[in-house]
Amino acid sequence: MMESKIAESLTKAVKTLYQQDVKPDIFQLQKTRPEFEGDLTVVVFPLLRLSHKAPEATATELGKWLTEQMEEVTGFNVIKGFLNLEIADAFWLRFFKEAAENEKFGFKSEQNDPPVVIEYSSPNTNKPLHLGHVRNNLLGWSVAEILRAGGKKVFKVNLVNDRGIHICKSMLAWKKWGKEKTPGTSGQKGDKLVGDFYVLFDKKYKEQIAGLVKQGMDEKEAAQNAPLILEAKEMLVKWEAGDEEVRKLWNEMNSWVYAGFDTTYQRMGIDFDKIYYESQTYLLGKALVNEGLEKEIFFRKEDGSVWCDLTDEGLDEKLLLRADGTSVYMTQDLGTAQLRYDDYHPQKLMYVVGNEQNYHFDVLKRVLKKLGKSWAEGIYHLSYGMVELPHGKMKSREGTVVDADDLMEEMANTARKTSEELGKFDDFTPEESIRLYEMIGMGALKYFILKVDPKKTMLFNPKESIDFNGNTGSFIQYTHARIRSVLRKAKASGITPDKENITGLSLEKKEKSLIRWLYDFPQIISAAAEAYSPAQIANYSYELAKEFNQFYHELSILKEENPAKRDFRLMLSDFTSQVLRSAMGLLGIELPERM
RNA sequence: GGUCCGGUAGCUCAGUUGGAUAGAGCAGCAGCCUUCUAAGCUGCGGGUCGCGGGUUCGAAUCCCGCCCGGAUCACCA
Repeated sequence: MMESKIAESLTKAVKTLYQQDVKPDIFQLQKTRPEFEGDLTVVVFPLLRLSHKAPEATATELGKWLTEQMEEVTGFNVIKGFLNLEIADAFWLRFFKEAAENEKFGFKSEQNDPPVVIEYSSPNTNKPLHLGHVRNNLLGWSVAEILRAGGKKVFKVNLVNDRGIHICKSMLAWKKWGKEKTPGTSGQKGDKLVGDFYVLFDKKYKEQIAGLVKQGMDEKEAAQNAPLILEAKEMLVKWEAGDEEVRKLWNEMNSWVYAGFDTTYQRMGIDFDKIYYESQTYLLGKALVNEGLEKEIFFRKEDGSVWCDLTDEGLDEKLLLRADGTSVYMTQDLGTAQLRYDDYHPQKLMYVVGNEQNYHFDVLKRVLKKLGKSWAEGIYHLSYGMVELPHGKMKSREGTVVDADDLMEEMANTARKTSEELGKFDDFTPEESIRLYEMIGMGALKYFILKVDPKKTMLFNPKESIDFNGNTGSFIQYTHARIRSVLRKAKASGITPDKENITGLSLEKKEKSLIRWLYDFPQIISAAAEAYSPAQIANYSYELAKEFNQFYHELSILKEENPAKRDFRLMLSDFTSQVLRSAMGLLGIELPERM
């Protein structure tokens, strides 16, 4: 890397000029801002205590030294305390030649470390996926891909919450009022169908409560004693006891939901290496809790409930088992964490879960540590911000939930309308058109969501549909299509560029700045992997595409008269399209050949 | 009330471990298609980086206090 090479050289300079020994990492090197001449900039302020000279004098001395000692440094200028270095075209060309031959440019090969297990999606089987899940899924999937690109071995896992009172509610409502309705007979998507019965239960339940309150019952009491909820609880008991009939219905309705989820995941482009089901893991936590009780890490209250005391760590007491011995959310997560550790022995257990659960994961980690699980150190809660609507959070009661399937459909439709208005590709077959609209619609959606820093709350306005102009997925797709178009034309006219011809070229400004951006790609992947941030990939891709569009606008490629230059620009374009594909691939966004 | 997160242009968002005059997009205005795709390019206007202190050569960035918004502190998940 050029930066570290210069830093090395600067340590020698400081040694020679100022008789001081320093480490290379004290030098601050950054990309020279476009308004100044040069490629790399050294900030000299921190070096003044070594030189005991004015900033300009120090910068000039170092600049001279570097220019003399390093063949790659061809010149410099000094502005205030900033030393701007010019790097030889030959260096950039050499880099380009090498990088362009590497199809995996920017990607690290898999290291031999323990794997990272990343959980995302984690749906409930009583609710169809909505916008919040979309952010979760896209983030989880993309972070997993970015970690892979950064050389990690990664397992993507899902944890389906398929048991509990909520699914009994849907089952009960279906039994009472479902009239044997199935996805097959109704044509309705399975997750939607089951979700509807969950809502129906809630409606009927509320009616019962209201009726009881009218008869003079206390509201809380009514909620606990309404016949429907009693029946649902009874069903849950039967479920836990393994009652055949209940289990059969449960299996059937869950299978409808899974079919529905699969459709949604597929369209979203989300996949998993393994799916865990709570029905298969919810008992595991109890063993851990008992272990803690025996070791007197946990304690039992008079009513028989089991707790973990975290007050010495500034938190509260946390319930781990109810008085009746049944488990709570935390119990389950203790168990699944242990199971996942046993399955993979990972270096990191990541959970992509909204920031509303920060406390839960904080406690989870601490409880496991108290139990002496050293691997709990590897638990990492990738806590992302909520997606809000203009009037606040999504609320199912107010009907403001943005359904994932509807949203994707709408995106594809908008892509179609926009394309038709622009009157492009009339020669496409219907299948090609549909595929393209899907690509554009999903690209816009994914980019819109992933370009925002995961930690931050983001806003989605359903009335202003997601843009196709400016800083968008479409912009990058369009840039790619443009490049591919030029490459097709070059091929059609029999041009076959040769890398060996570029060696002596001198670079135009826009050519160099484009190479500069391409040169950064490996570091961008590392940084994004470090920060678990697809947003960094998105922002980089945008800058790169913008840089290309300027290059494209200012210089002609095919019409360039000098064949060596023409070929170089072609190869540079080709390589740019490759990096764009790589980068956007990490976000799950496909780039079209034409649009 | 305790803890945690956030506050940057009218709107949506960038801003690497502190570095040059705080940047994009959208929206608004003005240009650019007889030349490789105008879903593009160029220009203009738009800011007390919530407020006040501090640290230092230098602060949107670090520290302290305050204001505002959100989350959480469940025998819900």
